[in-house]
Amino acid sequence: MPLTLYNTLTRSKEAFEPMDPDRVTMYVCGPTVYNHAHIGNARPAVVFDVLFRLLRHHYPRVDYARNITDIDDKIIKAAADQGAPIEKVAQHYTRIYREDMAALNVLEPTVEPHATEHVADMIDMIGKLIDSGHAYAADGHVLFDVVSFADYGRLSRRSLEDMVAGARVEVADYKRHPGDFVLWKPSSDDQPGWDSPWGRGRPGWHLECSVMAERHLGETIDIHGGGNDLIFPHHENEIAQSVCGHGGADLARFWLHNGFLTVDETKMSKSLGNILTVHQLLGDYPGEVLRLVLLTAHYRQPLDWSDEAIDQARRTLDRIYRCLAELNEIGLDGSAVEPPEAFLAALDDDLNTPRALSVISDLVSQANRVDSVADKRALKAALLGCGRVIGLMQLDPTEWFQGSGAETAGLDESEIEALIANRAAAKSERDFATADRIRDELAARGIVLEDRPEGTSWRVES
RNA sequence: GGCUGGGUGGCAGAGUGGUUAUGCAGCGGCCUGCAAAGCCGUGUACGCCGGUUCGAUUCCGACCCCAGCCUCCA
Repeated sequence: MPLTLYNTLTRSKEAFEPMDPDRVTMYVCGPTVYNHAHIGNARPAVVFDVLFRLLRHHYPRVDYARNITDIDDKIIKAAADQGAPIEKVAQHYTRIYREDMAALNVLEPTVEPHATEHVADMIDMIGKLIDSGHAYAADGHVLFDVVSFADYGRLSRRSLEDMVAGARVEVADYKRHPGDFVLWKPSSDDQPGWDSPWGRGRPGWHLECSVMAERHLGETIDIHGGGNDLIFPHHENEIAQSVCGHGGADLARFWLHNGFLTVDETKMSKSLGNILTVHQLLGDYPGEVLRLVLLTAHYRQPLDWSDEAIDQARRTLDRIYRCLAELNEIGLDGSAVEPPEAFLAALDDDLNTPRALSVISDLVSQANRVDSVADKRALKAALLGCGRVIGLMQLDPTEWFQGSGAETAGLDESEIEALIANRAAAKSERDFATADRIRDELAARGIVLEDRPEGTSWRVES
């Protein structure tokens, strides 16, 4: 079953084959570290993490780069507002971003290049672009000359005329064409800057991705991903820089873009005050719940974030972990942890996570139904295989059900176990009034009991 | 205005030219001291109007509505 991916470049699904069968290359635009990442920022990270895991399942080596933008006007402003050095602000939010992603079971990329470590390469590329007639210096800036690149607008499917007609911003007078974008901009003394042939300054945002992709993955990469709001201008400009800087070689063969996330049907924005940061959500919900919400819809579809969606994801994981808890009694005994064909086929079909999740659901149903140890063992191995590729079921079931919140209920484990033992004794004497009273008391403190043939288990009410 | 995507049962969300998505919720039953969990059964949904077709939710066209981009916002 070949892997098929929807390519924004051709607006169609195409069979994916890496240029080098032994090494797949992928680049995804990472965060600008000037504040906490919000849940919308997490969508591409999670989606492309699933792709990363899937590619690693299929190919011997996957080189995945996700950058950290640690020089940007937004960081400069945030640092000024906080009265802190720029490096401190960038380091602080980089650390939180990594923690947040780890909590969402997002694997670390193979490389995580920082923009500030590649300024020399950027200056190099600007020089090449000027020499080849694709860029010009003007008024302390260096600008990319969009007219010089015939394919400009191919990815976003818009013409230069459209862009001019749609321009809503006053055009700087040093630009030859209103669509020309900044490769290098001058820095004042109080702004961070690097010496360059065009004076002390700093790079434009689009340039860093072109340079870091080339540096770490090569001139032409297999897959370039990001949010679909980056198609224009960011990715369009990356293509212009890289193709012209490489003498015509493509930047990426496959362009993948995830759909937008809304919160209660509206866009997150500071003015509406509805920004949900990953950091804050992780305080209220397990990371796997957040991850699952992001994967319940196909990655190219719009996704609405809501309390109901979170609730549903939590119930789904409860069901899966309950099943795994049952299966925990059974060892794998060398059974290979491998996802079933149907699961891989779903993900191979342009990362159809909803379909893949329905396969997991089927496995759970089967596991709840079968009797034989051999069948249960096979289903457990299959489930764990799915979990490894989709990045869920990474916790021990006991940890899932009892891990957090037992403390907030004001009880520790031994107290709960003692009450359960008391209840069992009452039950054996057919004193159901006492047994039910104990169960109700625990329920009032958020502990739910489940009687099973082999004994009573408990979990923190979700 | 230009460029992209979307509108599926109570909810979320796949998919398909004629045959079950899946989960949650609901209803009935089994199990249970009673629950919980689990199991079994149960729902003829595809924005509107035309067209193509033996047959369209699925293809084509128009329309309505929603979201995103055109502002260095994933």
